[in-house]
Amino acid sequence: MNKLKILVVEDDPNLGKILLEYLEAKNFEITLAVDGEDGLEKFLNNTWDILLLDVMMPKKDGFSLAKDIRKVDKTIPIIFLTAKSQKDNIIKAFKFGADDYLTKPFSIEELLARIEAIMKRVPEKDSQELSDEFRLGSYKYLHNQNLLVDKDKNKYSLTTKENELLKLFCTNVNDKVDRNAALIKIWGDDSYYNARSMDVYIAKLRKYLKSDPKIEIKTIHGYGFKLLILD
Amino acid sequence: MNKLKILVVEDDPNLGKILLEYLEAKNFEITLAVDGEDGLEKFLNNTWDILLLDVMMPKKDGFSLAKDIRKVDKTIPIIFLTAKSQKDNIIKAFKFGADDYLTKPFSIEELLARIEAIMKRVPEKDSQELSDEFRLGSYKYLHNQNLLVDKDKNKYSLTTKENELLKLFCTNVNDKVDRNAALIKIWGDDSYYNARSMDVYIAKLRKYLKSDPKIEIKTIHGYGFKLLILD
DNA sequence: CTTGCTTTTAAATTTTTTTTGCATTATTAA
DNA sequence: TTAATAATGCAAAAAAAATTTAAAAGCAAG
Repeated sequence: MNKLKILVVEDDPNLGKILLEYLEAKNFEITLAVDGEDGLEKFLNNTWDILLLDVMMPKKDGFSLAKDIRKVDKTIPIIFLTAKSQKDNIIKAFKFGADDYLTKPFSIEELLARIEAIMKRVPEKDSQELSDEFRLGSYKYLHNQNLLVDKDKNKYSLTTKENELLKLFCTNVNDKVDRNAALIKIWGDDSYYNARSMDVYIAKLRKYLKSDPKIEIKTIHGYGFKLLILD
Repeated sequence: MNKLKILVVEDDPNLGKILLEYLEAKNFEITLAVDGEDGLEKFLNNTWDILLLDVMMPKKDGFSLAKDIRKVDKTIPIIFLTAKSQKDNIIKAFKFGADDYLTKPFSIEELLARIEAIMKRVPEKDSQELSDEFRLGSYKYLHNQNLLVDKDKNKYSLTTKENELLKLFCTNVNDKVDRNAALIKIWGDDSYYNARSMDVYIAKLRKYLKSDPKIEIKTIHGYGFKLLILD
């Protein structure tokens, strides 16, 4: 999955740094520009998935920047970030082809939610959605269809619990998975009996996956499990 | 160009009236629903281009309504209108698949700008309605004639419920169909008895379709069904 | 009042999930 | 190293949940 490339044009270094760190932690690829001119230059010299523009900036304000950008790109999503929330400004922002307009201070989670809301409507280049199809050695696993297919095209239709557990492993391939975390995620709590139940499901998954020796659910005693794909 | 059809679910009659008048003046086609239940009913009984949902409403709040709507329509644009602007609520709204979240009092021009910003990202609807004629293996199915014809030209005229259910499967061939989604779409709610009723209809459809072994309504235990066409 | 569609009821069946019991493996204390 | 303890593995039994089916009851249109 490709990271989404975000250009942040923001002259306040503090906010810039916060955005950078938070959004990178959320697996976006961030570039900072410090004013409108810098922003325009960076915009033109690269391709981007979404732009976050401050309105009040030295050299070239956000609206003017957006106007220039829209001359060459009518569709790239633009979110304005601004301290001013005057009605006129909001309307103006949308006239410049904004997709959203956020007034500072805003919660960074809200920003993330709004980015995702916009990206889900942008065609191609699937934004955030985790792929639903996994390859496990010679197996193919379609999570949304509760379906595991082996190299001989045998289909195993998984039960809900089997399906959730396998998905959890697939999103953590070659990475350890904490027993209790898995229990809480799938069973809702990590009582003794649920833990035994999970052990039963581990055994079931191992049985499904045994035709390919390169795939292994390894136990990490006292910690949990790890789905290994050897090569 | 056709007018955009907006469903406004808002219990405050004043705001409702203002929205109605203003948006109609802007050449939208507006329908008002006065609470969540009314909203769900109106949503199900028509097609819409965008939904404006109040959050706090009698009978069924906006979030709960959105949840039900998202079960059957994953893409229709939803804007929440609300007096509360707590961060939690905003995040929650986007989790329910919101496209935007506006805090009252908002400028109606801003609402308009935001509607337009969303709509510019919504792909044009296929002008021609979804085909009405389906081929299911050796069967032919004419949905708006409530008619199923088998390979020997035997005609089965379907009842309303049979017809809607079969249509739902036909528009999701080889794809899983969620039990509750189907119930909400066809029966309006997913109570126990409606679920039993639907099971009866599943049995009826299976009986109709049994002459062709390549057609099968498969059960996905704990999830729903899938109409399979084998080749 | 009949007819045909839909809903409700109840019972049987199937599938999934949990629990049990015992075997095995890993860790720790002696 | 060894015995004790704890954690895990897994088959099979039991329980719970979901689905299927048949049949009866409700209801609306003619």
